[in-house]
Amino acid sequence: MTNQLEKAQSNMGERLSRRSTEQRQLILDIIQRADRHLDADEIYERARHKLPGISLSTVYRNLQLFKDLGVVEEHQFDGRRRYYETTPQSKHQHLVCLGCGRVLEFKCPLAESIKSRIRIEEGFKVTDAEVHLTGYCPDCQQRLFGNKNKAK
Amino acid sequence: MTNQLEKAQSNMGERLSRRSTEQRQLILDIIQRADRHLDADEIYERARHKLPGISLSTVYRNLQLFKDLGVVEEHQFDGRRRYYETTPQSKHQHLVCLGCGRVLEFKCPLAESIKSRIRIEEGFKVTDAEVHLTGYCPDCQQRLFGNKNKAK
DNA sequence: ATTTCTGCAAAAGGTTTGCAAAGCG
DNA sequence: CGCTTTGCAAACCTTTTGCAGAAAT
Repeated sequence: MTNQLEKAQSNMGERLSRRSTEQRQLILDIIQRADRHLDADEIYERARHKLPGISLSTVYRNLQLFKDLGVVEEHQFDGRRRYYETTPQSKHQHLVCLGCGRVLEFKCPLAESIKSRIRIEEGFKVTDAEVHLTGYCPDCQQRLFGNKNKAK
Repeated sequence: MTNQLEKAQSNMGERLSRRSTEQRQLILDIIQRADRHLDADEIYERARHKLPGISLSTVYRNLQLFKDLGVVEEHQFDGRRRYYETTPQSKHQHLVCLGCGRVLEFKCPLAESIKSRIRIEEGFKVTDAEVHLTGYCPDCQQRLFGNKNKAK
């Protein structure tokens, strides 16, 4: 539950103590239980159901903490907000539908091959490879372009 | 020179006319001549050398226009600003150094295979595949981690 | 003459920060 | 108790917008 937080905490030598507060636990819990990637404001709104007095800056400060601890990952699908998810067990990539904004995840072993190829060619030490696909999900293809015309 | 703009213009049926102004030409020229990807403010600063009275909103409005025309592409390397480059002849991907912020470009045929693979597997119509790598360039590896320790 | 484009200033939207009070350990 | 965390409000930064005047066709 919050063991994940405590474990990550002990791996960070940089700070002395991280306190367990109701707000912090709730925020992490919301991200963990989320059915999809949430932005800061969505997390804030969900948190207010249980803790009406919580503030948006507390959400942001804890998101920053979780990122530092490696518990949470931040993504940017559009140019506006940032979205959060718990750091997944195995790396996956994102597929964003331009029609409905839905985000699908998929495994991409090719991302790994890209990583090593670049290291060799450029002397670059690649720490992360993100593949970001955009397009239209089956529903939106039909809705926007009609089912016969498969939106070439 | 600005032929590129005119040509792109004629391909857009949506609007009746696009006027050629000093500001517009200058902004496009700056992007075309740039040695690297620039953000709006950098374009603005460079533009002010020739046209001191130009405004930042004019830069933004023209960037929007160039994007619509397909003449310029917008990228987001960090979460803060957006960067611009002229639409390249052949698609390439970006490699961002976390040490110095430098952006390298590289060809990535794998991005294409990812595209078609996903379409088949998910019924998703993929319109764009971006591969975004982060890491450390050779210089920064040495500067930050020392040359012997290749920052595994 | 008509319509687009510009500059200015203000607004917007998301994120960060300073500070005093509250709360963990 | 000491140090972290919170809530509030204000600040910040980049991007967008409304408007009246200037400029292009």
